[in-house]
Amino acid sequence: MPTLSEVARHAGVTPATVSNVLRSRGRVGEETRRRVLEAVEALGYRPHLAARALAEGRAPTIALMVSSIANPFYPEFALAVERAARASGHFLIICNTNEDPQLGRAYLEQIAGTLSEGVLVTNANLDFADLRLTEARGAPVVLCMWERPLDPPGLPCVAVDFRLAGQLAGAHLMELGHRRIGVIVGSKVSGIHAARYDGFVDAARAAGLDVPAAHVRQAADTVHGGYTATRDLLEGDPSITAIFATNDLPALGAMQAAADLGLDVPRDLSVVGITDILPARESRPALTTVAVPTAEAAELAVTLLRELIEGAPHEAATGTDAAASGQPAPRMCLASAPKLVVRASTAAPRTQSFAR
Amino acid sequence: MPTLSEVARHAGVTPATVSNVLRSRGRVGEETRRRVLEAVEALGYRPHLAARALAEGRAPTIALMVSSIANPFYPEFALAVERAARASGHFLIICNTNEDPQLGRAYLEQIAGTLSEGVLVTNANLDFADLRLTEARGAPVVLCMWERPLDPPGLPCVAVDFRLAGQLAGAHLMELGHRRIGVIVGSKVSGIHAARYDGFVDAARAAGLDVPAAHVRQAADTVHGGYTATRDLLEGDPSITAIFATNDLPALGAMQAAADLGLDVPRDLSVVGITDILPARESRPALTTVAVPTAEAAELAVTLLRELIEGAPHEAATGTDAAASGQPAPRMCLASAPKLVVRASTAAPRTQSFAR
DNA sequence: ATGAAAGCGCTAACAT
DNA sequence: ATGTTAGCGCTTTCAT
Repeated sequence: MPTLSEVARHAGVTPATVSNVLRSRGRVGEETRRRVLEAVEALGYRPHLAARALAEGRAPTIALMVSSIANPFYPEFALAVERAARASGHFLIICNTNEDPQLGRAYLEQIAGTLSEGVLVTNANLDFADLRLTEARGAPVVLCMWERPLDPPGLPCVAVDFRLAGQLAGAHLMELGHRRIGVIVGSKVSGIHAARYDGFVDAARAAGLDVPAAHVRQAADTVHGGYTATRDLLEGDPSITAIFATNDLPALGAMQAAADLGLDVPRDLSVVGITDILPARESRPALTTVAVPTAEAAELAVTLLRELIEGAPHEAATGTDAAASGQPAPRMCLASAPKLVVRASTAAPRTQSFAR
Repeated sequence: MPTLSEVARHAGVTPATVSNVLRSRGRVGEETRRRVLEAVEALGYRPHLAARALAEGRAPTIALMVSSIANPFYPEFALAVERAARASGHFLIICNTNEDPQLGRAYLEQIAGTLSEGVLVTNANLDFADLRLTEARGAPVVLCMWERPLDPPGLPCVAVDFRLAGQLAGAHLMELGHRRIGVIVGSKVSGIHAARYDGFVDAARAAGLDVPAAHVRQAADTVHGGYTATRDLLEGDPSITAIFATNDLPALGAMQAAADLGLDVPRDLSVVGITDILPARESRPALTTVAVPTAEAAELAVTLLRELIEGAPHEAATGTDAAASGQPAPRMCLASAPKLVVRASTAAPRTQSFAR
């Protein structure tokens, strides 16, 4: 690979001039610029990104930490992030932590600030302390999908009102007339889907219902998780007429369980999820769900990250604990509200329940 | 972020020694090593990857070019690649070309050789000339899923016998007794799925059938593509009893179309795909498909790429066209054979066809 | 066993 | 408008 100086020699100028031409900085004569460009073309020169990064003190990539790239949500999200990142002149490094905080830490330690200028975090199972440390080392961190807008995480984030999402899903089911609703909390990690669950409980309360523990299951955030949880739920109480899952994947699993049990969706069992991932549209029957502004959140996250990068290119402020001192609270953007998308997986319960 | 020299100063040694300690090269005294490690710990030092890359003349990442990260095949594949890459000490940069050769070229030009040490290419819609150029510039390229083992691409590759895959799918359908089979070639890009199609034709011939053009549709490699192709096919000839799609996604779409048409799968319509992506297992009925050794191919590809990187760290050989000159043919590894996975989407046709 | 010095390819002041 | 000089943070001979 030819280097800058080779191009310079070839064009009979100095490296600095070539650099200026290439980045349209400084003043360069028309004739010189032409000669330089010619030399670049002739030699097939491409700038060495690592060298440039080193000289500029900035990195050409941003990192996206995801917990499981196999979950179809992440590719959709990553796609949006990648677009936004590219638009801002960055490449995207995808760090798949595989739900392993150790691996997550390893990634952060290695790339943050040296290969990547900033870090985007989805609901990866990461230690907040690690993230703060990364921040303190000078690589901005943005949480991409903060679930509790009312409860700031102490890190910059884009928040989505998932409590509202849970509420909308619940209210939809109640309005349809469901009274015995199985709930699948699609997250092994305690707390992550708490807001969604709380929202559902809000809706139940508003309808004068409560949510007995017997109707709630914790499950892995996978089709299979939803599948087993549903069978379990239905075994415990066959009179359940609807399933609310805090994520689409388990909701899809619920539909499968219904199919295997010989239950018709939505006649025998209604199913509603949250997110509106692609497979939700593509299932048969198509899944009713609460759509979350994925692409918007991705763009906001990249924008926020860029601002932080531009704003703080210097060393991290003081050595003192940022959270403890009187610094301004980290920024938070709120993405637009989730929206109910009614498709074919929900309907009024077949026989009205006798309850109450 | 602390630098090497700061650590050195802190430990009362020179940068070179710290470097040696950190990479366990050269000889270092026990006592010194301890002091250095202490300093590293105390300062929270992390090596600057871009600087190291520059000094070493190598890059810490490899790039994976994919045409559409939204296609569920790629995440599965990327996951396997990422594991293998990490094991070899590389990070993974995912380059989503979005089926756009322009964008693909832009990625190649920018990162290959400067940010990424090598490039892995899936069936991204890329110009081979661009890939050869990348290679010539010193960044090895490996094709991850070459479809025609008999027909070397002129680039290093790991090949999968997709013709066999098509054959297995076809034979399965014929054995079940199907005679009127709709074929969906799931690729807008002419040629990419040719081997799969040829394999199917092999099977048809062997069963004494031919494949009328009226029974073949070209479609986008998506659920929706398969959906419309199936409706189209069935409209053209309602007596079709089975669909073979060259990829799982369109096959899944075929099942949806059947559902929307009130057709029972597999009683009224059998469906078979190729690949065995996750959603194939998760659909209802579960999709019969020909499983392709995805993870194995990913690992082979990374291994091959590493070998090329180690083997050719120097400038690319001559300026002459590598393909034209008498150089050894690029390496090709063959991944193990595809296997038929019979699930619930195929069965004997309901009424035996009268044909022939 | 450790240090000194040069250099990877580029950018960024500052001169001229 | 172009050239000169440092230096980014690290590795790598080669001395000592």
